[in-house]
Amino acid sequence: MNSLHTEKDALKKAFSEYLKNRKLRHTAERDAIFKNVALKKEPFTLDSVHQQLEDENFHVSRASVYNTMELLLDAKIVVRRRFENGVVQYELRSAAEEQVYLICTECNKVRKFRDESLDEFFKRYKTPKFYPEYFSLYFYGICSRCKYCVNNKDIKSKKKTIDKK
Amino acid sequence: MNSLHTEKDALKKAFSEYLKNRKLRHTAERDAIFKNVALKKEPFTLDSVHQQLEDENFHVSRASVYNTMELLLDAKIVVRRRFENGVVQYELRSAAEEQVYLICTECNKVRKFRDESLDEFFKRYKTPKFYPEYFSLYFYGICSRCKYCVNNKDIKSKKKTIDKK
DNA sequence: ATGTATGCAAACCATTTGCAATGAC
DNA sequence: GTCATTGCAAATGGTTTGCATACAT
Repeated sequence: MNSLHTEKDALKKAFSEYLKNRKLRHTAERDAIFKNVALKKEPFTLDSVHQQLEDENFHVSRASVYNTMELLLDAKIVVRRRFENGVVQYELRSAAEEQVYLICTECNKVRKFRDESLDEFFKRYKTPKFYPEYFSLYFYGICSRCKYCVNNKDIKSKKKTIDKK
Repeated sequence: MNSLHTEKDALKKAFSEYLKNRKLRHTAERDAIFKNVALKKEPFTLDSVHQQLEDENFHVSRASVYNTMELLLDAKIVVRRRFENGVVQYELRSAAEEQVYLICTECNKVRKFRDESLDEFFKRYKTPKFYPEYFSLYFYGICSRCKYCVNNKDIKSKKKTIDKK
């Protein structure tokens, strides 16, 4: 009945099978990381997963989070994105598919939304010698906030420190 | 007459004005880096710029290449891309606009092409509270090479070392 | 003359790795 | 019991920074 519930179950099954097929072990750490990740509706960082687990008093090393995330990527459960400004985000692949990203080249903020109406268009789109599974559309430009803040440009000239995270 | 020539001139002018407006100096290093970059028709790495200048017996420090590239980014002459697999590429903005990227999630290879027919479509596309300057379309999937090489999957299980560069 | 840009080397920081200890099978 | 996985700490590598020197203005 509950679609979110069945979706998570499907993911869990996919991950279990992935581990089984590769003869990889089903450990408490991998389980905890998977559970944390499977609940995300928005993009997340590796650190946020680690932090949240620590907050729940479940200790995992950063290295294990990296390792497990690599498995989740390979199992096609999550997707990794590296933005122009250096930010690295992960996202459930189911949530990442067919998304539109608006990236402001002034302030580096990223906004995203899903646009179902693009599905049809890209289902028909020809990609020679390539079998697409999903797509992302990135628009680079100026957000309305920056548009109306002309001074921004001057503030930004020595901008490196601001940019990261 | 020669469109490539005028295009490069336009870039040079844009860069000069950028420097002048910000009261930044016009140095031999910045000039050499700009000249190298302005000729690129394909995406390039920071290292390739540095290496090519060294090969021409023009010595610049890596730090200066980083600095200048930051200026070129800010001047909107070049664009930076970070792919999911960690590869960082730069590209002339004029060459980067409205491009389609095909990214293989198995082997991490990136192919790109330009599709003029998308111009029309995206000129009309509504981006709420955002003023787009250019877009990129990323398709994630399997390239034909990987499609027909089933063993790939097994080879890749311990894949980290292969992935980077 | 003045103060910005450069080069170098050291610092940084996210990510990876090596290895001994742990625990899944 | 065996061998993969973990945690820790050390290593790595791309990028940034600090500072003395060089040079554009």
